[in-house]
Amino acid sequence: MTDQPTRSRDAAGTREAILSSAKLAFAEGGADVGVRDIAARAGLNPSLINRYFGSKDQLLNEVICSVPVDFVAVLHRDRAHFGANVARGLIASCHGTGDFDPTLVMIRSLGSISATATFSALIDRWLDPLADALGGDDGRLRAELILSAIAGFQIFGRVVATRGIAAATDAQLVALLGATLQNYVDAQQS
Amino acid sequence: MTDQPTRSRDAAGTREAILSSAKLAFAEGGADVGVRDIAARAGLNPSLINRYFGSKDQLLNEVICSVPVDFVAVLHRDRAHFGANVARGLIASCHGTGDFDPTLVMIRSLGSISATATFSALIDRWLDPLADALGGDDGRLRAELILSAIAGFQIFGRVVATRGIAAATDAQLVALLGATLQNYVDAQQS
DNA sequence: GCTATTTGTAAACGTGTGTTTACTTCCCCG
DNA sequence: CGGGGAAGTAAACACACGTTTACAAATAGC
Repeated sequence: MTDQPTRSRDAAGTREAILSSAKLAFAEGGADVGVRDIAARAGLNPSLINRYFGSKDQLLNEVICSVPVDFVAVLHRDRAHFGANVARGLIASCHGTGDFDPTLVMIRSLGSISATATFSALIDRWLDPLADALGGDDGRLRAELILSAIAGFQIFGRVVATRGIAAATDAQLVALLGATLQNYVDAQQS
Repeated sequence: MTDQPTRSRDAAGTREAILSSAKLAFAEGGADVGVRDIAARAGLNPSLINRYFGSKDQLLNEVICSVPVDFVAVLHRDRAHFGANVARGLIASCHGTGDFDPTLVMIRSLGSISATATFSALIDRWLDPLADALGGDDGRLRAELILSAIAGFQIFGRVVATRGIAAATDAQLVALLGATLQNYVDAQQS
């Protein structure tokens, strides 16, 4: 107890509380959720968002960057089963409640123009390492197609939640989506 | 000239003008674009939107329904080349300026909660015929995966416009994306 | 030609937004 | 103990939104 005297009036703690509730809020509603909603989830005053993060946009930015999206590790671990493994992870986070997923925030914020610029830079941070790991002259293209397949799946699996994906078995999804992802890995050109 | 006396003060004409500018506006900015922007594009008063369409939401709904999305026809025409043909269409509308595309409006409106309900019903109207045409026990699932692949491609090809897809050749895209789509067509189970 | 209806305009309304300001309360340090 | 800064609160600000209202202009029918 060297650093948490009364649990209240703890700057670092409330900052983290805002960040935590913002993750949930943005993942559920995209960039359109209000600062009052975010603050209410944490039981705090909305003005604290501006005090600790400067603005709502900067909070959104920090939320997205707080959780790394690391497909490269999956690729390096077992390149031959990249598709199946990534597919399995997506299905798990789709059927279960799932943790916070920055790609969901991105998808739900595609409409707000101000966020698009933020995401362009961020997406490059996801794409560049993956493109390198994939290799080949068309590594960058295949990396984008992999992320596009993942994003599309998230839209129908989690955002609009269509009944086909909801009712599908894990084996079906791994076979279909996994094959797509794996094909983009294996289709190296040159 | 039986029906257009002076071209001004023409109810049907201004209604069409609003609808036309709304298509462009919604395709560019999603459901978040304001009625004042839409009206300004057409050189009209914002209140006319409410007069002719009731509300902004109803205008959005009519905009989306105004252009049918018909992948079933492509499937029936040449099932063996469905993937390549759809891919070619997407690439054309991605590289060129492209016509109005209701799927783009949907993608850019994923954040607004009110629109999500509208789109759920609409997406079913796209999915159901495609699922039937695909056939098999998992026809619905494969239809959803086809649309998810298309939606994902649109995100990276047109909304955030990543450089890999932008720089790719038509042959590359047809080979990669077309193969994915074709696989979902051919992977019929049972 | 005059009236009734339609078409279009301008301004305001009510609400919700992100943000800022003024203020109170608490804690640390001398 | 007491002052100074940090933490938190409440209220207001300025703005944008969708929508509605009141009104002007133009057309159609008798």
